[in-house]
Amino acid sequence: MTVSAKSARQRPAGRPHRNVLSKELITRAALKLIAADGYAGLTMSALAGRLNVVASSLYNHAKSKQEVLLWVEDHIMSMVDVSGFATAPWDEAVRRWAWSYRGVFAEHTPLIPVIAVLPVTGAPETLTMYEACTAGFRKAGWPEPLIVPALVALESFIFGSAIDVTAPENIFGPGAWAESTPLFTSAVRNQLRSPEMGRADIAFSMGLEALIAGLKAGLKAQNDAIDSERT
Amino acid sequence: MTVSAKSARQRPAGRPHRNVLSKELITRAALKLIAADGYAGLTMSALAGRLNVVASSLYNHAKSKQEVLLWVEDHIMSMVDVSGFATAPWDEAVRRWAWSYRGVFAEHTPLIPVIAVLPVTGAPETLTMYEACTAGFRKAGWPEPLIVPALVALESFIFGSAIDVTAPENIFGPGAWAESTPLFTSAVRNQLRSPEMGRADIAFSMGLEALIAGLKAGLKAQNDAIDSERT
DNA sequence: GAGATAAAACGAATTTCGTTCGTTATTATC
DNA sequence: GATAATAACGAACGAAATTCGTTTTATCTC
Repeated sequence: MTVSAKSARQRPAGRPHRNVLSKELITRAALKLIAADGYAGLTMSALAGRLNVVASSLYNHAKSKQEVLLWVEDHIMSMVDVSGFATAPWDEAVRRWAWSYRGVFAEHTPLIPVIAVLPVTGAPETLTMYEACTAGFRKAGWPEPLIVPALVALESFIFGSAIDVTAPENIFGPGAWAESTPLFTSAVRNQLRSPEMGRADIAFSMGLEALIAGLKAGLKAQNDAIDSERT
Repeated sequence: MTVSAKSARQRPAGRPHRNVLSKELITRAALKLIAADGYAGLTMSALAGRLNVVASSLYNHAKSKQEVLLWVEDHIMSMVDVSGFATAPWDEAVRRWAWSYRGVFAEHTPLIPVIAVLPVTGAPETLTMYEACTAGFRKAGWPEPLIVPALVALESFIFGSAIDVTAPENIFGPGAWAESTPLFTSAVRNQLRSPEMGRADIAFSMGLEALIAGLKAGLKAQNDAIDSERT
């Protein structure tokens, strides 16, 4: 709740000699604002303030706040580590990608509902990420029709897990209800813990390893079926 | 965008002889409103209007709109089918539960960020669901420490998939970028399709089967290790 | 049963936010 | 050089959540 504002005041009305705003500047400012005050702090006025501009000026560049969020989202995507898909075996590549992806979006959960609904058209970084993933899946022998569904399944798990990261560590505090749900209460009390991993990390690790193993097994089964058909 | 409003007008100020509002009535009205106008239509005034009441009256019962959303969420949870955990084998029970869970929340995606952040204390239906799940996992021989992480992993996948359901069928329309992302573009064009399942259903099915198989395999591996230690 | 307290309704007001509109000055185009 | 488009400003709007003071009634206490 900092109110300061640089207040390098008063630009006269009328088009300025050099453009003060641009998609890149707005995106950068939005990211800084989010880093400082979280998504609650990302208002059009606050964003404008950070750019020494009035809120309505933003609408000469973005159609809506949603569009600004899309720009942010696309930038964020470029921070996801896809390097493994070029070099590492499939398992390892997926593992690296998934942990990185979850980590990035755990800090940006409010974007998740935005992404999932909006078409990727006009999100070049997002497409670049998908391209790298696709290359890795092909290299590992995945048949083309299965790549997109597998990616979507992994992504769904990653998004859901990113949301889960933001939950409080003791989200299951059954409180006064312990006696009516004895099995669950006990399971919560005795759940697996680890010194170096949080509750959410353990669940993510378990699910990710299961997904990787399960997808690989499904792929192998499908390939075996094709092989036996061929003979 | 119906504006009608019954307009059974004007209650005088002062406490009414019989209470007009209650947690149950508010929750029911909210659900009807959501069914009719979606979450965009769920405003405190609209909700109040449906109950022939003024918006501020709601605050005598709910601390905030968030609390109303929690009530709705908890009610929704009671619609998830957990019957399999009492009768069916583990795989089948998880399958039924997961499809039902995803189906229910696909209609209520705005609740997902709410749930994940709020503690389950005071959400009895939610706890009841977890209790049934826990019972099913125990019956299938799951060691207690693994139950909660496994449930969270499945739930994360389900939430992410529920969000994915709301995405447009052609969410990957790479548009003008086809030439810069040839592999992905081709994978999208040739992705697995099915007459009876949508894009999102295919991905969900693939991920869910992989998760079920992977979790089961991991469980078996762990049990085998314990068995061999014992000899 | 009378009096005090709390609850539950109303309605007006406040705050915050996204967005629109009209104005102005400058740049880009024909 | 005239005209159109652009990009800034500032005022204003509209929607929404929430707060506050008031009024009436129910409930609790002695």
